[in-house]
Order: sequence, then structure tokens, then C-alpha cells
Amino acid sequence: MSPAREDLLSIRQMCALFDVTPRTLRFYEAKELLAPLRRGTARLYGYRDRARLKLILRGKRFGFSLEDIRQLLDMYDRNPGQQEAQLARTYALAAERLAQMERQRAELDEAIAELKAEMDWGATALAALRSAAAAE
Amino acid sequence: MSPAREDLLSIRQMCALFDVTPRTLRFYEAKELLAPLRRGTARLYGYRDRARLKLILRGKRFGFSLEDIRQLLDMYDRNPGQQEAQLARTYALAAERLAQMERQRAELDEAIAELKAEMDWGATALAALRSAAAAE
DNA sequence: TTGCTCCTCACGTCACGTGAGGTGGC
DNA sequence: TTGCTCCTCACGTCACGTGAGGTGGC
Repeated sequence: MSPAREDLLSIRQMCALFDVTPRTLRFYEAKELLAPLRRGTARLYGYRDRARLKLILRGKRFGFSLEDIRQLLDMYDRNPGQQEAQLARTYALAAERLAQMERQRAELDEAIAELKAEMDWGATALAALRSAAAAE
Repeated sequence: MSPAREDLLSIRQMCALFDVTPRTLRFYEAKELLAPLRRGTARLYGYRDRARLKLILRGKRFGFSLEDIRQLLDMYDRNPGQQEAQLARTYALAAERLAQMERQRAELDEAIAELKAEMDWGATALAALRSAAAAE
């Protein structure tokens, strides 16, 4: 059910396809990440918009800010030469992000272990309170 | 170097002790999570404030919102009886949070794997571009 | 008098959510 | 005419950051 390359999608269709809200698509447009066509005032999203949105959502999963994403997209967009320099720059940014994500995972792992320990403690305390109440 | 129980700390001392900014402490106060004494207009943080802040920062690591934390703190604060019911309630909230944190970790793991795969791809492409350039 | 630390507004940030109020084409 | 979908403001949210401008005690 994915649209053909030349299809133009309404905002609702885009939302269904990418699981986002209309507000999100308008927001990305205001931030100059998307630039759909217009029929009157209504937005029409083409192949290019779909490709960009796919990249935007990928970037977000990696934890890039919308501003970072905009700059990356613009870089590839504006000068179609310089493949090597662009790729190297992207790679460096990705490496930074990866390091941050791994730090974040370490923190999350610690927090999970800590919370589990607290919960074990709480379960024990709760059992003690309950058996004390039952013994009355 | 931890303060004695009866010590009263200035806002700067609190910041150093807990690694937070003055803005953060004032913000928590505005949200009714802390209630330091005043000497004139200056804030003085006592043992109770330090204990609460410790719990607040713990709660944040677990991903609770400040509003959630405020409610938990108030619950334990306002009715010193009902230990069992309070503990059970806290346990249930913790279990919910734990589940969310584990979902979050799964997403993070996936994103990390995805980004690594992209980077491998990029490294290969970059090497190809460079050897092509060298061959000219 | 000069610094230092403290204070209170109050606007800015990030990525949207959420109405309010209005238009266009079937 | 009635719905439906679309639109544009514009304020709200969350957890603070960041000046601006001013006070108090050593």
C-alpha cells in the first residue's frame, strides 16, 4: 500500500503513512524541514517530501535535534558535489551521537537496576507489614 | 564532607552538594517540592530539604515527572499512618515506570544497532570514494 | 565604596498539543 | 444547507536556561 513515486498525498494520508500528527508536519514545515506543494491552501506531499520525512524520523530516533537534521538535509541538498566531505562530516556527527546514546544506555541500565533493587526492598517491607497486620 | 544534620545550607552550598543549579532549586520551590527557611530573603536548606531533594533527584532518574514526585512526597508527608497502602501505591507506580524504562531501553538498543549499521555502510562508501579519488 | 552572593521578574528553549475561529469543495 | 477536511493564529506544556535589574551584609 505504499504510494507510487508520482503520487501526491494529503496531510491526512501522510499522517497515516508515517504515524505522525498534522501538527507535526506543519511544525516541520515551519522549521523548513519540509516544503510541500499547495493546492489552494491545502498541502500536497510528493515523493521528495516523503523521502525527507523518512530521514527526519530516522534522525530523531538517533536523537538528533530538528536543527541538526535540517542542516544535514540542507548540506546534501544544496551542493550535489563534495560527496566525500559530506559523508565524512555526517560520519563524525554520527559517531558523536553514538557515543551519547551509549552513555545514555549506561545511565538507563543503572537506573533500571536501582529501581529494581528499590522494588525488591519495598516488596519485602510490604510483606512484613502485611504479616504483622494479619498477626493482630 | 557531608553536612551535619542540624546544618543549614545556602543555595550555593546545596548546588555544590547535589550538582544542580540555583535555578533548579528555585524552580522546585515554585513547584512546591521544596520549602526552605528564609533568613531575610535568602534561602536556608535544612536536613529535611536535603532529604527531599535526594528523593526528587532519584525520582527524576527513574523518569517520574516533577508532578508525580510532588504527589508521592506529599502522600508520605501528610498522613504518617497508612504505611501499607502508601507502600503498595508506590510499588505500583514503580512497576509502571520500570516497564516504560525497559521499553525505552529496547528502543535505544534498536536505535544504536541501526546507527552502527548506517555507520558501517558509510565507512565502506567513504573508503570507496577515497580509493577512487586516489586512483585518478 | 567595592565585591560578593543573594534575590525576583520574565522572556527564551525544544518539540510539539490543543483549542478557537474560519475557509473550500463535494 | 450540511459535513468533512483543511487552514492559520496563538497560547499551553515541561523543566529548566538566561539575562535584566536590584538588595543585603561582610
